Amino acid sequence: MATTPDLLASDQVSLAVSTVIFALRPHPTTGSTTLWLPLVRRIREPYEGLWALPGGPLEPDEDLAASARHTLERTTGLTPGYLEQLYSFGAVDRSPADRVVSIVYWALVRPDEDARATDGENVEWVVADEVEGLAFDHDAILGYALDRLRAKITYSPIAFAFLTPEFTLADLRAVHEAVLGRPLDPANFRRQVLASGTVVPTGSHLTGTSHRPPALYRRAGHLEENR
Amino acid sequence: MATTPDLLASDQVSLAVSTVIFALRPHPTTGSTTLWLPLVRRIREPYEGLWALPGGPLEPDEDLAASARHTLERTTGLTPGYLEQLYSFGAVDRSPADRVVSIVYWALVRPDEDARATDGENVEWVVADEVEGLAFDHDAILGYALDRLRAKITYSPIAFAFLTPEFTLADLRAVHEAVLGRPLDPANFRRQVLASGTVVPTGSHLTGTSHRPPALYRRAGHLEENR
DNA sequence: ACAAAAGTGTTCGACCTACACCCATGG
DNA sequence: CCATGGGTGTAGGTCGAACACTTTTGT
Repeated sequence: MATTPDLLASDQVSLAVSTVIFALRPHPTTGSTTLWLPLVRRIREPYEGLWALPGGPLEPDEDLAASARHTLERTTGLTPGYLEQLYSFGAVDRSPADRVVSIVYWALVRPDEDARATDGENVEWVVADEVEGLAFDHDAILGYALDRLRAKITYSPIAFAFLTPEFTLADLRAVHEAVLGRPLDPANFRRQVLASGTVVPTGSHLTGTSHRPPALYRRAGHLEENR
Repeated sequence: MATTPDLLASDQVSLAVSTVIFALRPHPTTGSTTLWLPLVRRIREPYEGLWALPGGPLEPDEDLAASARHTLERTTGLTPGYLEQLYSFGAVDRSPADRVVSIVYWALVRPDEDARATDGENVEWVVADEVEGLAFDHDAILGYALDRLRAKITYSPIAFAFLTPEFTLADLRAVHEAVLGRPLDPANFRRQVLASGTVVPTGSHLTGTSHRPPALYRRAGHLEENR
């Protein structure tokens, strides 16, 4: 039924792993902290010159998550605080001429890590909500990743991946607000977090704040559930 | 670092699509309706003779979901009432000797369809919760699929995929009870379903039941969100 | 004293659970 | 008239949203 000219009989379907890498940074104009991600400029056809999600072909001797981590390392020099498989995209026409199935991961990097980021050649960080015109189906993939992140932060303790080991509840709230893009009630947020048991007070307080010194906390299950 | 003998330089990583196909049937001993799925006996190494999830290599001219549907058709002759991507599995050692990445889908089939099921050669239906000793990492995959199904039925209207177009609320509740494996309060279940707006009364009632005739319903958004 | 954020208390409504109770049919 | 499930009512508990209010620091 479908016409399939088999040039390259050996490698008809190729497999790539791409990664959506999120970090929190201040917005260039408004200054409020928002989601950023690194993109890579394509230096080959198809879509030469356009921006795309970082990724690469799956090597025979590496696991899927390992491949995502290597991509992260290669493009930013960073290690993820959180890494999870997002979805696999395999529409026949998602790449012109050849057939590529992409297994996509999403990662969160912590600000202390992020500060050390070394942008590789042809790498540029951009504000996640303002991205458009990416190569392939990467606009849709990014949208999907944003949806997943925003959904998951409401029921899963992934916000810690955006924080240093010690933090105030205001810091944690700021992460939620930045991701969701709307303010949260400090009083209710506090109670919910404390009731969830995901957080433990260190005993010390943060000083030098021009107001009442907030207590410092550490995450409860610091067992690195997911790297 | 890793030693990779490159015999077969062309096709080092191969891509397969497998499908976990669920149907509801009466349990062979207890008689209560439970989850079943079809397995395929492997006729080649590796794992020759063992049972495995139905699947096959991804063809260059078919989408991922289409591949899953074809597998379903080939092994059971059925069409899914629901089909969704589950996860992609790609550990380096999940298949001995060769490297296979499997993109796994899960499907639900309706009883009226199920009745027409024509088991292919080397195909056998088994009770989902009693499966063990499958080939590859398929035990883990099945467990993952069961978790997802049981989680998703609590917040998503997928139970309809196990029902004919017209049904009573008792039918719908029976599906939930079979999947979750525990009884639900009829009164509360009724209110929740009606409040969810996923269901519309047809006006007619089911007769011949030796008790008060229950109202018949149809699903509200019969727009085939997902096949 | 004042601003500003930390932290506590309280009220309201939505919703879930358990369970009592009435309704309509076949036998 | 009785058994059986359909269907309604209701009281108690949990939880989140909204918001008033007190506390503790720096300036």
